[in-house]
Amino acid sequence: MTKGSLREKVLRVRENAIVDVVNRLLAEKGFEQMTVDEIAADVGIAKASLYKHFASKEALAAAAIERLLERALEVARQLDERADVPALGRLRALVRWGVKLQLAGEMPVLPLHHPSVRAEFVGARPCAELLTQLSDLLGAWILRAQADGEVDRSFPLELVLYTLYARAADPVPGLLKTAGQHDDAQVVEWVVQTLFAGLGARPS
Amino acid sequence: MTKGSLREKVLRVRENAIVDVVNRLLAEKGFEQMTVDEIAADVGIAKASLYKHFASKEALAAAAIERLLERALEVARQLDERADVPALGRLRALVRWGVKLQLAGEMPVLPLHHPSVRAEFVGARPCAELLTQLSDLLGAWILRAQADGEVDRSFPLELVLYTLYARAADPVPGLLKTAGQHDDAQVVEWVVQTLFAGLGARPS
DNA sequence: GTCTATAGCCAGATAGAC
DNA sequence: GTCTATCTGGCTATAGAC
Repeated sequence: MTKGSLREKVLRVRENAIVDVVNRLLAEKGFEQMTVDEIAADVGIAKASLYKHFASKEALAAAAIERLLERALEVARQLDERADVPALGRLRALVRWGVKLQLAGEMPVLPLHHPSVRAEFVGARPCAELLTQLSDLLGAWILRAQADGEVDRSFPLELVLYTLYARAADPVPGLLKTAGQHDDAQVVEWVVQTLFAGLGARPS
Repeated sequence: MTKGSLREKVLRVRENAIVDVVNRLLAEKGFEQMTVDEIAADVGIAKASLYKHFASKEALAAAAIERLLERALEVARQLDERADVPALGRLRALVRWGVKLQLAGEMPVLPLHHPSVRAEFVGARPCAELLTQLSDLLGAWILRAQADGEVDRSFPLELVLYTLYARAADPVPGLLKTAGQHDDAQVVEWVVQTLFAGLGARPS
């Protein structure tokens, strides 16, 4: 166990470094524009070595998404403990976390219409499982927020859930940041406000 | 002029058919997944013939976007004539038009982070010009809606403009449609409502 | 497990006859 | 302007030495 676990630890560290690079490149240029050559160059190892760790480019992307889901789930579970925060507040907090991640250039994005990506993603048990867990948690919050009268009761659960998820890949934060002029915190608040309260004027 | 204009007319019809196919494929699978071979096959001509009409794959995509912008501008100008409709109503109507187009599978989508696509798009004078005209028109509506107290006055113009544009490529309508269960009209109304009034419960 | 070198493939673009 | 046939480059993936 001594030597074996040490080797495994080194291996984990290396694979984590790989996933870091993949995550960043997925955020920067997306799956198709990201090349395996570039991943290898950025990590600082040969391309063939990458394939000793991950079976395919799709597996690399799936690993990045899996880690994202793990982190999101961790954040969500911490929020779930906070009995003092209302359901709507938890939803807002999680969206804030996601938008901040996106502005930091760390939100990987996948083209889910791409057949091979889809296949790998649903084939990767951990990813599907994590997504289910996260959705279950969020679904409970949404139902609670509707019961509390904080979210429109006429909206079906899936409409709210999809709308929340979609903000993670929304181009608006990035565009506003690129336009300059505004700092990240301001952008986050605007996006959260338009998401929950819409573009309309708030009742004064 | 007789023979020349006839030939030109035939040419226009053929190019229009090409753009139809490109538009549909861009809506279906996006720029990268769309192949020139498939375009040629769907149009029913040889690939080399395509390149007699358009210089590159990017030019094909730009042509589809240009036609989309022409149509959007036409719809916007018609709405602009309607003195009886308030500014917010015009904005809602244009968004409805866009979401319907998307649900019909006719909203082409471009990856604007893709360098060569960006270059072609900004290099294509007509596209840039049309986008500017559309944005000017929408900008005027937005300012008017803010003056009328229908849109939050604290929002900068670009936030509102980007948010409106982003709905044209939003995945939510497609996801809701795929989930089945709901008809298009219902999906359109939900998306428009969440855009302008947010997820929050409306004051009763 | 890491490397260099290369196979195999696919898609964008072109040559040249008609 | 249309076609068939081909070129070219870039990308994923692997072979094989160490």
